[in-house]
Amino acid sequence: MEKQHNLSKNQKIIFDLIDKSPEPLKAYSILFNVQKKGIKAPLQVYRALDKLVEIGKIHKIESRNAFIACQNSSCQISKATAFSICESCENVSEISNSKLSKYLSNFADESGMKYNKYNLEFFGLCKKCKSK
Amino acid sequence: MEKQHNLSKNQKIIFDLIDKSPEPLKAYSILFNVQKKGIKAPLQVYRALDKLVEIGKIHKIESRNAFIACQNSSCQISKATAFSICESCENVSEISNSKLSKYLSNFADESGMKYNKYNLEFFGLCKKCKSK
DNA sequence: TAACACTATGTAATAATATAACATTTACAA
DNA sequence: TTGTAAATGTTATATTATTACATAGTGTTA
Repeated sequence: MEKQHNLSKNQKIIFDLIDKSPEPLKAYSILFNVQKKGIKAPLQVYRALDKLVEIGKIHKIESRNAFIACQNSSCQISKATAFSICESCENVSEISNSKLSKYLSNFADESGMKYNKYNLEFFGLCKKCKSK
Repeated sequence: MEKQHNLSKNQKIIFDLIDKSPEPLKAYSILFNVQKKGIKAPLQVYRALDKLVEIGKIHKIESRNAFIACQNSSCQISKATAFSICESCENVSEISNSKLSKYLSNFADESGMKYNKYNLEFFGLCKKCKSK
């Protein structure tokens, strides 16, 4: 049983927006979208984003500075994230592949480094864009 | 035989700086460091960085907005990058592991997406920081 | 319930990262 | 030697993110 996180007001507003979005959202685009709900300043957005990332409800797509909701039901794998990104239409989706996550979670090399987290971004053309 | 890229003046100045640095460098830190060599504006730095990334001489560490020189002799793998990042001392090094790169380059799932590039960042504690 | 710690919020200012637009120059192949 | 692509120079501005400080809410626990 994992910890229940009761989202605060701002966290909930921002999570709902991201969760409903079919595409990753950028911080300032979030800001513009929630101003009618009383969230007026960048910091309010960034604080909520930080928390949501921390508890695994959303992930940051580093190469795009954008955020998407976790697709993997309970975010246990927020320390092991993989995404596919279409370089044409910019569609992003979270990859949920147990072989891949096992392989990467168990990866070790000669560096003596202990890895406890990874983030992987694949780039390419999605089905639609490929056939254009 | 791979293509020879003759770096331009600005590209060379900036590559040399990054190549000599033991740690990833950020764009504005690069800017401050090369002002004495006549590079005065952010755009001059970003243009050189873009080109150097494009030809694989350097890589961008997305989670850090910083740049490091390619460690893999000829940068053939600039479309297949993997890094280990120490979350304590922020040391970054490029992972050169043929099994890993083969595994990821050949990765395919049911999405129908054709992947032609990936970037992987591992996080953890390096040997030194682990033993502290 | 009072005291405490912790989390979240509000607000203003500013720092850090990156790009647009336009003019000019250089490299070099046709 | 002319055409073209790449690179440069410069100013302004857009985008992304944080610092600093004050206040308010939430949930223990004494």
